[in-house]
Amino acid sequence: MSADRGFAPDPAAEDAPAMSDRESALAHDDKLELRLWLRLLTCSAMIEREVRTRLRERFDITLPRFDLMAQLDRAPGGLTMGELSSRLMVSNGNVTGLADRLVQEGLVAREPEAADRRTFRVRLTSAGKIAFDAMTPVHEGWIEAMLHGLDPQDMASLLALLGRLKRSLKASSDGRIRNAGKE
Amino acid sequence: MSADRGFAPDPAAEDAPAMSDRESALAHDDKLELRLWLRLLTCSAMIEREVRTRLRERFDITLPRFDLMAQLDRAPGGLTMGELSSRLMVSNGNVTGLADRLVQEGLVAREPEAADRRTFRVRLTSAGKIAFDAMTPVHEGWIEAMLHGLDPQDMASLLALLGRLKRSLKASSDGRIRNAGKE
DNA sequence: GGAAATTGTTTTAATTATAAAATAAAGGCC
DNA sequence: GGCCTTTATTTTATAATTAAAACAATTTCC
Repeated sequence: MSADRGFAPDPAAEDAPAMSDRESALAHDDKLELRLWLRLLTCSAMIEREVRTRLRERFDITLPRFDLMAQLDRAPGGLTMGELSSRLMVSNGNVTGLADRLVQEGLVAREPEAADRRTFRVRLTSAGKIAFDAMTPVHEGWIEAMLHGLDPQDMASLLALLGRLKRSLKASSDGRIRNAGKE
Repeated sequence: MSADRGFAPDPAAEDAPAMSDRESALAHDDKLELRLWLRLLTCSAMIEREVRTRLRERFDITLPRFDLMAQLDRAPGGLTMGELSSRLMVSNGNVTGLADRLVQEGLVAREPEAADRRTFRVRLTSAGKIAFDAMTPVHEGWIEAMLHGLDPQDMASLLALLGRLKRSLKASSDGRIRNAGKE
């Protein structure tokens, strides 16, 4: 390496104007894994932020509520609280609170499960279905526009690489669980 | 398309055991952009969740506090509240609260800025620096382990593709700002 | 059948997060 | 200098989030 590269240029910037985020202050010799994680987080947060803002402005709904409804929309038979919690990757208590508020608003219904009285089955009400159907094409349009700078081949590669990453993460967390208490 | 593909197999699973997340219920004909966004979010959330849990178990610190300290650690001259807010991509009020608690714990110090009395410069105290130095190599080890299933070439490709995505997101949000109020 | 462990959910307390309004200091413009 | 706008931050109110404890129903094991 040449000695005159002592400062750290933003490696993502080819011609982009300044933007400061978590990556900004990384040293040029930081670990590839760390750079990757921070960039992933930045991308994810950028999309999330944008979607959150637009959902509020356009539909006066919060992202977590939309998210929960999206899961229910794709599950015709409804989902239990636990299924919602694991799909959304949030705590049980969080789902309880979100569902409570959506029930109050009449968008979602909780029905007791005949076979197992511990569980509730949650599903969209017809009002919820109507509301969600109005939002989903607009939401998809936002995502498409945000990803417009990627061509289909970029997207396919990215999807595949993220699939590998997901398996790596799963393997790592499975290993941790398997080893729990063995020290 | 053949008619017998009415159910949706998990496109990320090559041989992975069952895992349900936001992607699980996507129809096989859903937009590539949407699949990509949900997979990105899943990966991001998986890492975040793991790091959050381990930081608490191992160092009894929350992820947002660690995150804030990490930014300060890489900024020898300290950062203003606004810089922290934009780097971490969280609201101003959030940074105020986090900084308040870190100051109480003695990990971080706020100093008034001579040149501009509106701003505060926030930096790690020596106690904060010591605490962070103890955490950072362990934290890096966790990330490395989680990404161990990716070879260096995968990581390089992924970093580059996420760089493109980041530019796409930035372009899209710049466009929206430029068009604000022009309707 | 009954004790013990497991599972599904809610509750509780604290933290984190947002958006919007309020405050306050700087800077620009006559 | 004095007004207006912008910028930096805090405050307020509310929502989301977590971890841990509490609860309740189910399953397992004898």
